[in-house]
Amino acid sequence: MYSDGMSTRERLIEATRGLLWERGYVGTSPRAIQQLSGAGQGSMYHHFAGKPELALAAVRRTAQEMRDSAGAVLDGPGTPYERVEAYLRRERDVLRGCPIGRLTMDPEIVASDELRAPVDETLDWLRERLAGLVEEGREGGSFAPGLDGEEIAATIVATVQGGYVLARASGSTAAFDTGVRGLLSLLRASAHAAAPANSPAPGRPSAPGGRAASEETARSATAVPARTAD
Amino acid sequence: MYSDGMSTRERLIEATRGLLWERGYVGTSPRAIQQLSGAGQGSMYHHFAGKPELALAAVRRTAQEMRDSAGAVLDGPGTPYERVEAYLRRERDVLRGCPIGRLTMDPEIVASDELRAPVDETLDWLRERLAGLVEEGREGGSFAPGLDGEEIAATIVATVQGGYVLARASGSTAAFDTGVRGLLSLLRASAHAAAPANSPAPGRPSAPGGRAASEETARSATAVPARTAD
DNA sequence: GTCTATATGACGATAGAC
DNA sequence: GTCTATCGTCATATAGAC
Repeated sequence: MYSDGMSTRERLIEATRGLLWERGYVGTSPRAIQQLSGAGQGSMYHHFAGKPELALAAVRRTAQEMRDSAGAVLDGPGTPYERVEAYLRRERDVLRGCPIGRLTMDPEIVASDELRAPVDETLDWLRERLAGLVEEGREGGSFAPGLDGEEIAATIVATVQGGYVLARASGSTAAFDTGVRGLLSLLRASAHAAAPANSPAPGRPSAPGGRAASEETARSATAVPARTAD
Repeated sequence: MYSDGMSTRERLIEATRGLLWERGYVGTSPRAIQQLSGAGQGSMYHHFAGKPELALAAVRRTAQEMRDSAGAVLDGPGTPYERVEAYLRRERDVLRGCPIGRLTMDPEIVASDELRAPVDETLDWLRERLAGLVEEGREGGSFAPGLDGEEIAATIVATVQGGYVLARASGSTAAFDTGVRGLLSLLRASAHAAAPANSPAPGRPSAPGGRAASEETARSATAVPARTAD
């Protein structure tokens, strides 16, 4: 039950946001929305034409919040690598999953171009931002020169989204963190690669040898307080 | 409507498997199962105590099929890296998503230890198999010595699971493939890394230089015909 | 704008005839 | 084992009083 100080319309949207995050679109009933928002039966239909329209308002707001909070980290201080690391390590409600990404598993969201649009646009925006950071970091040696920005960006976003899957399957946040550490270790290792990342398939006769000087074991940016996940 | 030659019990399980894949647990009704399976109303309750028990049978079978088909690729020919690549590139129903992974977004699956167990065990099995391959590949120079098997395995599985999210959000398989290519480029690059993958944070003064000899641009194993996704 | 009352069909399950 | 009939509840939405 949402507190007062908010209009009925606002409470309906906020209740719907929470239910969509927790139960998805098919698992969210108008009745549950009405009860959680504290609105009477008919009120929902006064402000919105029906469940799809209310869900659209809720999804759009969640998408905007996600862009705002992720943007704050990606625009933060540090080298491109450090900002990618800050994004990967930022505080998340891991076991609740991503309020945007989880909608892609909902048949009725995917079936509706209108409902899918904000989901698609948000994840696309995130990939473009990360791709830009990777491209920028290649110039400074923060990322390997052979890496493709869009490919790495897709890998980063996918690792996060898949990390939620692993965490929820196991009932523990550990798997999410493990996957993120693996990705970070690959990003670090590739920056020190002797060969471009795009062509040579690694076979037996590779024999990685020397040990480069570790210069500043920068412990990267501290986690941003945002509680919203993605 | 499933064809004959199958017992009613079989048709119920198969229908449930399809519906769980497409619509999840909360989006799958006994009525839809009965209609798709061609069974009468009461038949479902003759063979199973209710929706949860039938779903459990369906999920267990899907989990077993996924282990079988993934295992065939992971046990296939080639170096450890090539087998990981074959796994990442194997044929998938990308836009349908992973029939196991998608269940983690279902509140009633996650809330039930019994229903979540086969999901957890399957993804855990997959991670362990991949971790073993990475460890094995480190010996042969197929993977960088500094990489942690369990971490990379979690990254691989997460990239696949997150790739489904990106693909379904955009309505195209392209994003899945892009993420996989990014991960493969990182795995290849790290194998040529001059420094161990675990410690040094990449900063500006890194200057990756030389270009190693590409030896065999092995186009890796051909895709396995399995249509099941994961 | 907000509420109560109500409607139609779907959901999840049971009873019992064949 | 399979089917039809039925049950109580919930999902989604409308009507209309206040």
